[in-house]
Amino acid sequence: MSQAMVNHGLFEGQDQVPTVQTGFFPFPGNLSFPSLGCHQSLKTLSAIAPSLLASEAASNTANLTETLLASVAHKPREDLNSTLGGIPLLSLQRSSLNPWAWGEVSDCLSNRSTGGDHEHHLGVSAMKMKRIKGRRKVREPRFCFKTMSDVDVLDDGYKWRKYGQKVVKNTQHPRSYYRCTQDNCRVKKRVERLAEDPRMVITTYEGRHAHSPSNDLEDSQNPSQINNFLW
DNA sequence: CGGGTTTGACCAGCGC
DNA sequence: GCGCTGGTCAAACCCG
Repeated sequence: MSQAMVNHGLFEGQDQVPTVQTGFFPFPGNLSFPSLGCHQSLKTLSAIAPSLLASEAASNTANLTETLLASVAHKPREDLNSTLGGIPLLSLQRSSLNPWAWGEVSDCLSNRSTGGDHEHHLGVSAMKMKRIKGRRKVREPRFCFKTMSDVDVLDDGYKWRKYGQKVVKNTQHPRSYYRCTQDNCRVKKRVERLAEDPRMVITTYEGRHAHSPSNDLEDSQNPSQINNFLW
């Protein structure tokens, strides 16, 4: 099983990825980081989403990335603040630069009560960003994570078509824009390299996939229950 | 020839 | 209102 090192896994707010998330999870692509053992990846994944490893999705590496994200999205935030050997897996402390509050997250989660202190936490789930003035614009759910990789585009099991590239301010590396090639799927992703550390790739997914990964035809013909959570 | 990439132009949101 | 910026479009180009 190939895998990627994921230092940050959070929903994106603004330009900056908030701090203090460290973790590993198996990545269904062609990345290889020998220094990271598969055991470590599974252990961390298990800590985040214990039920995942027992599910049929665990045997389907093409689904793991999305499944993990979906699992995280449905976890109580207390669980997400758990640690593995003292290393925080995910931090939900909201960055001052990240205005997306947990309260907004809860709006998109079914039957979820967030309590009274949601304004202090970063959302990790499906969320919508509303435009205050003018026509209301709904932003698709986003998830962004930072990966140490030589390749820009991680193989996540879906097929993407590049539709734009832009040099963003204060970065020397261009940001690439991709859309899922599936007809009825409006999922997009952005890929850029971190200015401070070009070895790190920041991938931001926006939206939910309405289908299974394209490289797994069997799954698309016989979708598992867990696929209902896929983005 | 079809599908993907490149790249300059265009548009909309936002801050001043 | 204006300028800056990020995001998208679409024509041209590339490649198998």
